[in-house]
Amino acid sequence: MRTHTCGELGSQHIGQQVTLCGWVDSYRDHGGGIFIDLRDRYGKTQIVFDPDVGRETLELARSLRSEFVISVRGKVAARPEGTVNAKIATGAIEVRPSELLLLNKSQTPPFQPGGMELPNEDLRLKYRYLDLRRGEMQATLQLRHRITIGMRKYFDEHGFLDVETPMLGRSTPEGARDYLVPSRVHNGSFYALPQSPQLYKQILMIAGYDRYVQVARCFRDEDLRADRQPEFTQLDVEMSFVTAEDIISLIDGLMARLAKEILGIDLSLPLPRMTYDEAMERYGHDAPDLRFGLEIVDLTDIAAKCDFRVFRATADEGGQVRGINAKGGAAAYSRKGIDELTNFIVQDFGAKGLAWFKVEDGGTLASPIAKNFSPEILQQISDRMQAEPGDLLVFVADTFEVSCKALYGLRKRFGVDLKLYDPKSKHFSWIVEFPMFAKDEETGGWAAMHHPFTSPRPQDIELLKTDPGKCRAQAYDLVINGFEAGGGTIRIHDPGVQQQAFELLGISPELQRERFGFLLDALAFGAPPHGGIALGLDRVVMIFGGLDNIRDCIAFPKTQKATDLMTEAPGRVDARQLRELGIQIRDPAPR
RNA sequence: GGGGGUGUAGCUCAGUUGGUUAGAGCGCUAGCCUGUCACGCUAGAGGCCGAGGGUUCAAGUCCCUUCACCCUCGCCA
Repeated sequence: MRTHTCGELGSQHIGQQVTLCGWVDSYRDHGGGIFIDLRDRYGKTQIVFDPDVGRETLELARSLRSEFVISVRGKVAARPEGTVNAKIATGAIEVRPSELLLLNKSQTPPFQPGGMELPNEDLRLKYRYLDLRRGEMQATLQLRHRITIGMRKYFDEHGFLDVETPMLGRSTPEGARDYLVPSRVHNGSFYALPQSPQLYKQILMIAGYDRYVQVARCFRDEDLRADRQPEFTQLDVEMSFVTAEDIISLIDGLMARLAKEILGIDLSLPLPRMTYDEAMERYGHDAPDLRFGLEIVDLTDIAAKCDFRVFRATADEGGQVRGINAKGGAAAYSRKGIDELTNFIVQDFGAKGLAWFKVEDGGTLASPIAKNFSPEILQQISDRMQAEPGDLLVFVADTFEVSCKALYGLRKRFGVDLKLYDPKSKHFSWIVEFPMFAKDEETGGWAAMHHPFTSPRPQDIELLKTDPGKCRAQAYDLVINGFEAGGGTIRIHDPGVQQQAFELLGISPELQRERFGFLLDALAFGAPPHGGIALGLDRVVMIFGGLDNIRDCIAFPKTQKATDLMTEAPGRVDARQLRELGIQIRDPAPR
């Protein structure tokens, strides 16, 4: 139907007879001549109808409107002098058609894909096919394609085998809430959509497929965020006979390749690494944004000997007094602004309050609470924080956990508010040596930080018995710009260690059999040492594309309430469908 | 489930202390215009002010309830 696309014609095509197809991006009717920008996903080309084309064609051209689909056959011509448009790739030429075909009309669109104003996101989602015609969306999906292809190529070159795993599996107790699929054949039983292909890829290792890769769709029925969708895509990898080092350097290589090909950035390898403990100490989070400084400073020792009751009591009770020096931030935050920061950490992280000082010109620490401190203590605080005039010092006195959360939240805000980094820059790093277990707030028992098959570091195996909280895992997270872009572990292949892990997690032998029986069986038939990683493809695309939410890099994303505004999924189903499944809805929601 | 933000014309938004007939730009419709490319000019149509209730002589504006979308805590790797 077409000989060329709307993005490829240039001076070298002048004089050629071509046929283009596309959408009417805009039309400019000058009475005599009519100009049309014809758009497809490759670009835009100007079509010029002048009276020579004949009355009939001119009339048809005059009737064209936004988003009509047309085909034009004609000659590529150089634009007259002075009318070249340097802003578009095809701006040196135009097509002078001899023939115009109207392939399809369009209703007046609710918004113009070629327009400059971005409509509200709910409208974009409802008319996603119009939104996807926009250049930005097309560029993003193309970026996603290039990243996916780059990943597949890299792993193919490294001898990996792409193996597909089932979507209909069984529900597992750990981790996120499952999306369930009722079985018609087995009334009352349910499949679960995979949260990740975790167990299957381990089985593949046991089966001898020592290098596995898959671009895998995953499902988690949890609340959404700007960087979280209920269905998302992982680049899933697993290898046998490897150490954590092998996995990390493999992914280092992938990131270096992608950064070079996609962003034109040279990454120096190996990528920097930081332990989990260090990340929590210095940044209060296991996925810190390392594009800027503003590290957390511990003041607990000074607090213990000061007269300010809040500080001393916290220190005496085993809590922590830690702070951040928001460099040059004194002017950026008024009393009201600081009240907002306080409200933010109290509301969102359960902090009790925010102590703060502004550093005045002479170096004096000014604050409503300053009178509670002796000059010597104030000096010590100032020294410890490396305070300089114009700085804003903020402190949180609380448990280690709360101070981490609150200071992490504050640090992120300072980073944005004080413009401490170039938003286009990228910082890659690894966080390693995660704890094996974290205290479960509800049950008071231990919960797996990753999943129950994560292997402890060899030197920490004894700690499983003596001090599980100190036990560190062979786990590693890839962090880019403060986002967890991926994470993985070396798995347990020793049945004895696996039993200890299950016991600590309070998973009874019965439950083990019921949920993981097949994996435990498989592990008993010659399981090789193995481990792997999964990268969040959507997040990688989001970060590489400099986007601020994950929906913009997914063709058909869901809203925060996990609905699809275009298809209106999820929807009610027929009574007959429910009967077949043996399902009865107890309290049907209205509508 | 908690906190916050937004919702006014098809779209993006303005709308003062509650005040009489709710505006702009874009888009749309019609007409004019051969070199525009955010074309220009003229005229016109277009409003359940998210929905429901209340206060008031009077509500886009104040109060209550509710819905949708977004950010966030919890939740989730």
